[in-house]
Amino acid sequence: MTLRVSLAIDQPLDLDASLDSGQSFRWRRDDAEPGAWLGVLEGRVVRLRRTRSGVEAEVEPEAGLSAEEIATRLTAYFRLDDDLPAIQRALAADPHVTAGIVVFPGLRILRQDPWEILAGFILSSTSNIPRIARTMELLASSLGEEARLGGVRRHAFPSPEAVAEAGEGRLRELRCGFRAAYLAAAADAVAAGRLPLHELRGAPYAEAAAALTALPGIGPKIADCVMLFSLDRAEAFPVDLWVRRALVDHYGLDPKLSYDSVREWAWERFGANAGYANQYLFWHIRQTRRPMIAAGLTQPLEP
DNA sequence: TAATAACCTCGCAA
DNA sequence: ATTGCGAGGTTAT
Repeated sequence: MTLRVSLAIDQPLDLDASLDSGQSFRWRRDDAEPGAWLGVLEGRVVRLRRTRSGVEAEVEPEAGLSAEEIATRLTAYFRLDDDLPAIQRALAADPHVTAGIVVFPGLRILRQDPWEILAGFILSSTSNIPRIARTMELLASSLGEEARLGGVRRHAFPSPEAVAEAGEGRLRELRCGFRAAYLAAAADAVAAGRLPLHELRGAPYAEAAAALTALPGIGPKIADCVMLFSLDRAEAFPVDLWVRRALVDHYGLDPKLSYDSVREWAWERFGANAGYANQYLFWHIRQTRRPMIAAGLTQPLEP
């Protein structure tokens, strides 16, 4: 039997919108149970489902975690300590962000593993969500530890050490393309302690940004994604193609504006929770303009 | 400082 | 059918 842990919550939480909005690449819908999701957290396969009073996690009992420890991890992962309605009220002065909030009121920013997120967004360069997800799955099945939940078999995303060990050549074989060198370099830096990701959690924005962009292949956009989705920097405002389109369309922003200028503009307009505004703008325009991309996410996994 | 090309791969027709 | 283009960027020129 598997272990089921329920967590009562009084915060909005939409699993679909939170796990499938481009901030995470390794969650899959559970074909066997509508509404449920399967993922790998800290090397353990987890099934998540929304319940009337909150959220329920299902893991192998051999995982060796107490119910309390699991509840603590869920709270951290979904940032349930963030008062989302308060954040949404603070952003409500903006009609375009509000439009996103209205459609996805339970979309939360996740607090994910910094290394996995760093790797994922290195792979995102000139790519697209289905392909990033595919490549990460290939890396996991090739280099990661196997994990199970009942009959479900998945693999943990490989450690920095395992990716460093694989090296650029192997990473190219695993469909990373020109990003292979960047991923290998990042894995080296993390494994060797030159990039102390966990120490950067909660570090000042400028410090975290400088440490990340010091690595090859990591510019301001990828750094912002890592800071927003894994390093507790809710003010990070990743400006990708779609966010830029949204800003140009909705606010008449000059399309040629530099990255730094857009960031300043966002901080002035949205303040400390610019990252939440970003996510609502991003996912809303994305769902509106390119509904096909989301469908691509549910394709077959492992080779 | 600002523009432009190159970089792997792959799915779809902008 | 098949080719060409562009996809949640970054770097080098």
